[in-house]
Amino acid sequence: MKTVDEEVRKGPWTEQEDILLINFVHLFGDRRWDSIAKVSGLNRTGKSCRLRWVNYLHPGLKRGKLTPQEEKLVLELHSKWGNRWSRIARKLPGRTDNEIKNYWRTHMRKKAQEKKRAISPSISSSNYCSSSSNVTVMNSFPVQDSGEASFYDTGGLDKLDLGGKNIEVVKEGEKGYSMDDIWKDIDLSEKSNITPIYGSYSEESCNFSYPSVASPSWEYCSDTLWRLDGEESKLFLPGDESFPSYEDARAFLTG
DNA sequence: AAATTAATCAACCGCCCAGTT
DNA sequence: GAACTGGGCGGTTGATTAATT
Repeated sequence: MKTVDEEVRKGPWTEQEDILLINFVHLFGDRRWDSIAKVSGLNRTGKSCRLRWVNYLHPGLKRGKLTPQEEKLVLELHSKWGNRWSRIARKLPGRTDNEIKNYWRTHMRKKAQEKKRAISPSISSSNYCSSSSNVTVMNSFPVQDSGEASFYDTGGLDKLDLGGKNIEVVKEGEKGYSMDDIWKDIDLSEKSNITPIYGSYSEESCNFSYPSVASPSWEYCSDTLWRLDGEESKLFLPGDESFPSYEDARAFLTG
């Protein structure tokens, strides 16, 4: 009887795991993550697989810094929706909620810090603003959800620069700002600076459709052939005698 | 060149919701 | 209709890299 720790891997994904996941997602689609995790032999949770796919492996993802237009759009949409990152991400094709969240956190914290320096040091963050001026989350904002599409679009898997290292948990000192602090600091200033950019932005531009099974990332990895060590798991590829047939795997997934 | 600090980003956790049984 | 399950989301952490001292 294995323990949970032995069964489920955590931490950075290895290149082998990535390729394995890509293969099985292309086989079965990006649903049923728990089943994919099981049938693939990855000792990962379904959640972990989904996250890896959505945030890193999906062929439609862009890489690199946000463009000024994207930054503007993030500001605009955040002012409308607050921390609805996934929602905001749907309006930025190729960007993930995680990416936008990270961007916001990094840049807004920087802004907040600069602002604090600019303001008299006698004003502390604790009395800078009251709890009533909290995050501008407005779920009731009227938005045409019907037009929202996934960021998924066609494209290539540009690279797989992967770490694949074990992690050691090391406790560290305090980071500084909490998210609340950041929101409080930026709330007033940002609202006044936002300029609508919908003049140059159209819903159509985000009308992407999820690509079907075949995609560049499949071609990217389909010519690789390797196995993980020992009994743990192995890469299944079409043509390999141990590659599970579509019917077999489908039967597994659908029960 | 080494040490320290800041910035970036991948990944996990816990909660919630929708679909299924 | 209640219980269960899987998937999605937002918040947070921690490792790595870059910049600065």
